[in-house]
Amino acid sequence: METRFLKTFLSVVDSNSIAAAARKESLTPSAVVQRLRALEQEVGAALVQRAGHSTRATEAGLAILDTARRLVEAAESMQGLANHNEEVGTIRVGVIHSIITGLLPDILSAMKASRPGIQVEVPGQSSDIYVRLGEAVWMPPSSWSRPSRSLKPLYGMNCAGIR
Amino acid sequence: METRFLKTFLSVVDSNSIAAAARKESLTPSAVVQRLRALEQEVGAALVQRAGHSTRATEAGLAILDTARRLVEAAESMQGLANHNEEVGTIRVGVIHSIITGLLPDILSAMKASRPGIQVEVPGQSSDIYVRLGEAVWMPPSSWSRPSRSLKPLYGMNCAGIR
DNA sequence: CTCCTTTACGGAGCACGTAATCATT
DNA sequence: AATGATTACGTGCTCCGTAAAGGAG
Repeated sequence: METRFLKTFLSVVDSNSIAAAARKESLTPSAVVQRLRALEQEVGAALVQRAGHSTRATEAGLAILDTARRLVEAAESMQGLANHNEEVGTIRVGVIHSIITGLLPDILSAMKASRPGIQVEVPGQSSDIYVRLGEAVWMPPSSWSRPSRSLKPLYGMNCAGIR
Repeated sequence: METRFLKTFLSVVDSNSIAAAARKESLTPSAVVQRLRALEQEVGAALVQRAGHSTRATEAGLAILDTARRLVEAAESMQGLANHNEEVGTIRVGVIHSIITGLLPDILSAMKASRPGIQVEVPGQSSDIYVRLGEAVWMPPSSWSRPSRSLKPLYGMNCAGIR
């Protein structure tokens, strides 16, 4: 069982949307659907119920939800455990807009490089901060509707740094 | 992070041997080494220390051991949770030799088919029961030294049933 | 009409077995 | 000598993006 698949499953359940989960995980909706399919085949039950434009977890999906969350959290903490870093976990950062395309990429990039145990995430469903930082730092797939103003990866930070 | 890789890592640590883990997981030693390599790259630290013919867990390997065990257990219980089966977990069966190549494959096969939540495992490091059941039920890779007496999969039970 | 979901399809990369080599007991 | 660990290498399969189609709002 691939813990990354479980993480996208959690994203789908939390946002009730495959497209939103795809944006959050830097994947195409197609990939999200395929990950869900793989998971559903592995556990032998449907996990999300397709209801038109939205989705919601099935009974089976709800049943594994807690276990899946613990599992993903454990998997992400393992990198820190292996390097006996005290610095493991998540910090939540709020900044004003001008910082987003200015200093923030530099800071995140340096932090990611010096502290491998830290997970860098850009939360929020299509919130402004996400869009701006994503545009400054990473080139989205061409299938995305957002008209990316031909911005390339900057500040030495690539897609792998943003999760 | 692939939970199956974690499981083979646990096998390696428990048996202090890559070859033994390979037999237990129905893999070649090569595959086990590659799984270990993938894990070590993912967590960014060496997990097992090669000491001649034997192996032992490094400090990093010991650090993640508990988490890895919980993770594997959680992953395996998820199939049962999704199908809200009460029958989840492990039963340990001991039998006399004559049963191993006689009734046991039939019984395990039927149980595996009717109760998807049950994990069928053949424990023990090269113990007699393992060898006999493995020979009766499943064709080992040709690289294995054991002179398989040209036995084919029997009783409708294939490699996937034995883990 | 726009956005979401799903499927088909192709390519890149991964996983694993085979075979060979070296090291260990 | 026999067995364990490791590596190179080829193949089959997995994963994911692209493209296209259908459906909901």
